[in-house]
Order: sequence, then C-alpha cells, then structure tokens
Amino acid sequence: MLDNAQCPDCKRINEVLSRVGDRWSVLVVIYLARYGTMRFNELKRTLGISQRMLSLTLKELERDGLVNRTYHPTIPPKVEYNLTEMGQSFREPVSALGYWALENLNEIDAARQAYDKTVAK
Amino acid sequence: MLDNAQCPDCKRINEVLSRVGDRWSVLVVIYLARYGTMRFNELKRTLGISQRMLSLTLKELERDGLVNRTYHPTIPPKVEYNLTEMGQSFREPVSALGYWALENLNEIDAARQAYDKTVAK
DNA sequence: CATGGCGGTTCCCTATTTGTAACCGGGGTT
DNA sequence: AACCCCGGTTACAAATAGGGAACCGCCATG
Repeated sequence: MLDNAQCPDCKRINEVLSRVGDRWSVLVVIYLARYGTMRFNELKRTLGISQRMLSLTLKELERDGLVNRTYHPTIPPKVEYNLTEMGQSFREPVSALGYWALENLNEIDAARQAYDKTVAK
Repeated sequence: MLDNAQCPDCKRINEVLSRVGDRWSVLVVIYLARYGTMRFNELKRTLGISQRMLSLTLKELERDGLVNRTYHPTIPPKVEYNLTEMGQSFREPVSALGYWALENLNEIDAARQAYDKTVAK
C-alpha cells in the first residue's frame, strides 16, 4: 500500500486537510469570517446545511481550536459562534481558495465539457 | 432539507470545493507545482497514494483542466503530468493552504487534546 | 391545548469514498 | 521459465459521509 520513499510532510498535510478541508468546514469558516458572529440556526439557514451536519461540523471546528462557542443561557437559548485567532489565520488561505473557486468555476465547467466530448464521443 | 434564504455563492463554492477540494487533489497539485513534471509512479511513491486513487485523482484533475497528461509511447511507457495554466493559478491558494496546515498542525493537536480533556473526563 | 422556535442529539438508511488485491499488455532481466 | 517495471483498469469489501426524521427541554404565542 504505502510506498517507501514518501515525503515527510505529505502525511501531516494530509492529516490537517482531512480535518479542516471538507467543504462544510470551509463554508462555515468563510461565513464566520465574513459576518463575525453567527448563531446556530442563522448558519443553518444561510448555508443550507442539515442540522446534523452543522452540529458535527461546528463541534469539530471547536475541537480543533478554530471556532469559539459561546452559550447564553437565556430563554430561548442563544449560542453564538465566531472564529478564534487560529480560525482568523485560517481565513486567509481559505478565502483565497473560495475566491479562486468562484473565479474559475466557469473555466472548469468548460474544461469538463471539452474533456467529456473528446472521451465519451 | 435545504432552507430557503441561502447565500447565492454557497452552492457554487461548494461545487468547486467538492471537486478539487479533496486531499489527494490538493497534494497532487502541491507536488506538481513544486517539481514541475512528474511521472505516474513517481507521484505514487512520493505521495504514498494507492495506484487506484492516484489514477482517479489524475483523471479528475485532467478533466477539470488543471493537469496536463502527456503520454510517451516508449518502452516502457512513460506518462508525464504537469500543471496547466489554470493549475498554476490554483497553485497559489492551494500551497497557502498547505503551508497553513504545516504551520498550525501542532496548535490543532494541542487544541484537540485540551478539548478532549475538558469534555471526555 | 397545539404549535413553533432555539439548539441540539439520536437513529436509520443510503450513497459516496477509499483501500486491497488481482489482472492487463508488452517488453526487459536473470 | 519466472519475475519485475510501467501505467493503468476492474472487482470486491470496508469505512465513512451525509440526509431525513423524530425527539429533547424550555418557554412564548395563538
């Protein structure tokens, strides 16, 4: 399976990216960076994510130290999420990726169509 | 499932990230950016990826117009991969992400341990 | 009294991802 | 003859991700 002469960083980069690199995490970070502080259902409505996945994603992000969770025991309860310092530092590479994605979506679609045409005849 | 008032960009960002955002694609792009041109088994050995996943990943990257595939019908066959222009432009946000991952891996691990200690007692 | 919102958790089920192993042709090496 | 390399493809199995729906306490509203 694993070959012998691997790069030393690969495994570690891979580890981090598999933690924070899924698309829900990325979207949550993008929107927390953009709006500063958001509540649970606010994120849910904005992102179009299921309650379950949002809960899991936020828990993971909190565990990884990227997101702060603040619980206000009011009625009704109010839970606010915002980025930690590390989360802020993550914002830069992530939003760079997001912007790239937006800028190149059309070109990717075109490349796909061209590729499919040459292959699938 | 999906709520009503979604952000317009979410779906599109999501689309692109789900295409190019998996960790093998990211690693392939990072290493092609670093070394310019690489052969199939060279990538395989370097990245510690299975033959099957590398094949699938490269095919997707080629389809999305990020990677060029050059087949030399020599004996033994030689297939070289390098980044297209769009792949080059992808390099910046991606390597920023890779560097961030390397720089913050330790802090993430520490945050995890701290979190697990407070919760799982 | 029923309903709804908030912020979740839990169960169930399916779909996608990923790994493992075998195989392919075509040739070289021992 | 037996094995290895290159660059894959295919079949199968296992793990994981992800959605949907139901439920929770607590209170307000109608």
